[in-house]
Amino acid sequence: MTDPNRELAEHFNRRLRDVVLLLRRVSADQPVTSQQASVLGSLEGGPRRMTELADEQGVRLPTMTALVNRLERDGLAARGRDASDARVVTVEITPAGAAQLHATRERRTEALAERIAALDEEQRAAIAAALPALDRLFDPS
Amino acid sequence: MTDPNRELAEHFNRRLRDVVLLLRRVSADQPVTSQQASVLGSLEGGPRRMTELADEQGVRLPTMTALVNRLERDGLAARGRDASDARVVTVEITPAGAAQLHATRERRTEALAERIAALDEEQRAAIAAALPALDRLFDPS
DNA sequence: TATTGTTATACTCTATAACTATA
DNA sequence: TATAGTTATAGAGTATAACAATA
Repeated sequence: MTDPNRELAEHFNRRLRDVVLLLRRVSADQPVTSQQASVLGSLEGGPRRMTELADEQGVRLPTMTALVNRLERDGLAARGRDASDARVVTVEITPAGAAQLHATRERRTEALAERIAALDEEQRAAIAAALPALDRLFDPS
Repeated sequence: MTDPNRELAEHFNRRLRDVVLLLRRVSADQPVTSQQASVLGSLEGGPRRMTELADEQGVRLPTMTALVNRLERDGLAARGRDASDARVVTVEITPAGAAQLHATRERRTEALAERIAALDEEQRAAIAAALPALDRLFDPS
């Protein structure tokens, strides 16, 4: 007897591959990489420490150092210092970074909306109905 | 008035970010990168030409040359020649490559199945009901 | 001439190991 | 000693430009 959860997982897994390929095509000509856009997304809610950023992005600290170096070089983010602990480096998004994040997000949303518009009403409703479950399924915790 | 397709797209877009981060965490300790696994997936149905592989993966030809070089070096794929056109290079998966693909896929499916099992029945049903729509939404064409 | 693929080169993303500075 | 971060180094993934071989 087959585990229905497993079958669901297998089907979903196959679909995820197409999602990744689609996102790559959509983001190919953007001036920031998808990783840079993701870090900018983490900075959207306010300044973050290097350690927090690395944890959120699932990368090591030296990787985040390099990522923030490039964001800073390109004027998209800026380093700061924590008043209460001299070891801590904070990072915040610049206006240029926020503008770029918005543009990148807009581009991806456009591409998705276009594809959603090509579905029939029933399919759109099915996706809308599944979103709360997807929120929980991919909740980072 | 807000476009409902756009709102759906925005919501979905936010969720995709979490998906990407989850996949990274799950694949972090695998012996092949997610890109290598994706190329192996393209080879699963039989030999492919370099050009086909590059198109399917959304990368340029020189990038695919490098990817296949590494797969060949690691014994996961093998180059061949086309009988009717001497310019064409074919690539096929090796038994070791197929085994690795299976292991990587298994790992990701496990992680997904675990999370799906943590949902309630209603949420699982909502995701199952949305899968045909997702198939069409992300159909690469 | 056009197509198929590789080589040369450079940049981003990533990790581990070693280091500095502060707590 | 432990924590926060950077530097050094190496390898994967990516692109463009230039090249070789074949059609």
